[in-house]
This record gives sequence, C-alpha cells and structure tokens, in this order.
Amino acid sequence: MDTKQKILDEALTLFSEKGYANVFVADIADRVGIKAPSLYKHYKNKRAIFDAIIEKMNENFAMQAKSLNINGSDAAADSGIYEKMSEDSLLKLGREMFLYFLHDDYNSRFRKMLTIEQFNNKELADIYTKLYVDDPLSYQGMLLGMITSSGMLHTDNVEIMTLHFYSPIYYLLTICDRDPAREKWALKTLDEHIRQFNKLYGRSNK
Amino acid sequence: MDTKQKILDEALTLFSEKGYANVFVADIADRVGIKAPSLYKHYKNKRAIFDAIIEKMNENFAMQAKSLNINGSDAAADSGIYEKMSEDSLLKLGREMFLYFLHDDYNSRFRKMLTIEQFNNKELADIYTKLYVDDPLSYQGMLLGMITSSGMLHTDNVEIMTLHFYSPIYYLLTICDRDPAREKWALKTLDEHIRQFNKLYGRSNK
DNA sequence: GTCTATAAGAAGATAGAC
DNA sequence: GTCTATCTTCTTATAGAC
Repeated sequence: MDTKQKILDEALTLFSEKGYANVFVADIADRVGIKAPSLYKHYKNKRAIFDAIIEKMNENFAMQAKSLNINGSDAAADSGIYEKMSEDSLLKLGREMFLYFLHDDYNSRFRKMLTIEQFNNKELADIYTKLYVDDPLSYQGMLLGMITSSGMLHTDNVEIMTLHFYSPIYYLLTICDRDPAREKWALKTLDEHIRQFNKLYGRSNK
Repeated sequence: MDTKQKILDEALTLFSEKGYANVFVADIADRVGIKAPSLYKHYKNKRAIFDAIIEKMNENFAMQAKSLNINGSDAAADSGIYEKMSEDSLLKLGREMFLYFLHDDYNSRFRKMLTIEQFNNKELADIYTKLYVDDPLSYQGMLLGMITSSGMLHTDNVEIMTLHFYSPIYYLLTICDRDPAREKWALKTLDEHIRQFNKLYGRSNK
C-alpha cells in the first residue's frame, strides 16, 4: 500500500479508538513507519487527513448504495427470491448483516469514529444518521415490504415492522462495539430475536 | 450553587458536547465565571474534575437503583398495578421513560459523554453498558414478566420480548440525541411501536 | 478564592539537508 | 520523500499579590 493511503488507514484506526483530538500527528506517523514531518509531504495538516477519510468514505458508500440499488430494487424484485424466503433465510440475512457490519474493518472503524465525533461535528452526525437510520430503514423496509407482499409476513405498518426487525440488530451491534466479549451472547440473542420476529409477524397481525 | 459544584456542572456540559480532550480548562472556567487558575483551588487538575463527575454519577445511579428496587421489585409486585395494566398505561410507561431519559439534563449530558468516551475509557464503557443494557433489560424484563404473569401479554421468552420492547426505544433515543429535530417523529414512532408491540404480544405467541 | 503574570510542556507545523 | 532540528502556538498548571 502506498504511504498516502497507509496514512489514511492508520489514522482511521487511531481516530476510531481515541477520537480526533486524542490522536497526535506523531502517533499516525509512528504507525505508518515514518516521522511526523514526512507526513506533511502527503497532507497539508492533521485536519486534511480527517477530511480525506470522510471524503473517501462518502465515495465508498455512494458506490455501495449504487450496487444496493441494482441488487435491491430491481434485480431482487424481478428474481422473486423473496417470495420463497423461509425463516432460515431470514436468519441468514440478519446474521450476515450483523457480522458484516461488526467485523468489516472499514465499517467497524468508521462507525466508531462517527460515534465518537457525532456531537462535535454536524457532518459526521448526518452521515451516521444516513448510514444507521435512514438507509437501513428504507432498504430493509423495501425487503420486508416485498416479503410481506409475497405473503410470508403480515402487517399493516411496514415501517414499524422494519423498526422491530432492525433496532434489535442495531442495538446488539453497538453493544459488541463497546464490549467485544459479548459477541457470542449477541449472536445467540440475534437468532432468538429473528425467530421470534418471524413467529410474531408470520401470521395475520392487522 | 457553590463554585465547586458549578464547575462539575459546566464541565459535564462541555464534555458531553466536545469530549474531554476538546474542552480546555479555560472553557470551563469561562462558563463558571472565573479565570482558569482559580479553578485549581477547587480541583487538583483537569482530570480530577472528570473523575469527580464520574464519581458523583456513580453515587446518583446507586441511589436511583436503590429506589428502583423499592418501587420496582417489592412495592409494585405487592400493589398489583401491573395486573390491570392496559395498552394506554404501556404507552404512558414507554413515553415517560423515553422523554425522561431524553430531556433530563443530567441523564442526557451524561449519556452523551459516555457515548463519546466509551472506546477510550473502559470504566465509562462499563457504566454505559450497565445503564443502557444490563439495568434496563433486567428492570423492564421484571416488569414485562409480571405483566405476562398477569395474563395481559404472552410469550415463552421474556428476554426477547424485553429486547423487542426496549431496543426500539433505545434506538429512537440515540437518534434524538444526534438530531433533536427528529423528536416529533420519534414520539410518533414510539407510540406506534408500543401499540404494535401490544398487539403482537397481546395474544398467544408460544 | 480570585486575580495577573508566567512557567513548563505538549503538539502542530516548517526549514532545509540528504 | 524522509530525516533532524526548530519554531510557534496552545494548554495545563503554578506563583504570588490582593
């Protein structure tokens, strides 16, 4: 990896652990394996590193959203895979989503940085809300709406049904971020949650 | 309010907005209405202010837990108020809990400080988990268990039922912390959540 | 207990050699 | 592009008068 990229990578790691103000330029340089002054050949100053991380993240998630639209809205609806979705596939969906967001290096570090900086930085607060509120509620709402249309689940309020599916997953995710030792418990709880969700909504609940 | 107390109060406000490292001793002193050096007559150093906030908080919540035990475990069980609990009282319970935690000055500021510092401070992470995971799941689990015993709700897994009641409330709370403009939406969503919860668990769901 | 003045040190950033 | 040396600024903390 080239130095300019490695700086972003190590800086993100440090920012996600300590927050921007607790990370010193020398810390970042140390991890990259250079001295602090060398770092200024790559970025104008400390803030520029932070901004570059956010910019790169915005690009990444724009790309991700694009591919989700393709795989989500169009292809999935056409293929009709949700019409034959079982409890097992619902379990798999939830578990995979949970483990991906928990362990994917980039998501995990970025989420922690957003968590730390959200009250001090309106831009990051907005990104947080988009990534962990608006996007998942709308994307999963679409999926669950399709599953409901197929007759496997029943509700007259897809928004609340989506909240009931997603908020326990989000909650367990933040618990594991804070205390990784709870992951095993969280996975067990996640399975029980989805099974119960499926039972609750798997019959008429007008 | 005496100066020593006012220092804690203003420091908590600042720490909850910017995080420990972004708050300067002079900022705290400014808000208190004194100069920075005067502050050192009350506390040995900046860290001592932070520690005093945590210590005071630990006392507060120990007291709160004590009174909850009295009003929760014993009195409530004896009085049998949960046996005549209606959907309206469930709505009231959820809404009052939500608004209390969202707007109570001390809880609100302390929760934000915990959020910011959790990954950098194991002690605060443990306090966070206690206040927003272990305590509410166990206390509300007890309440919902009693309501279930009374026959108003039905489940064979009180833990998951409690997760289904609490995690949407927690989720909405963190959303409002980040973006107070969403409070109106959150309150409406909270009501719909509880109504739907009551419908889902208000019949046999073994 | 509060102030002004100031010391001490930390951290960001630059200069200039290699 | 990286280094050492150094400057500058900011922040914590102390000294000592009132």
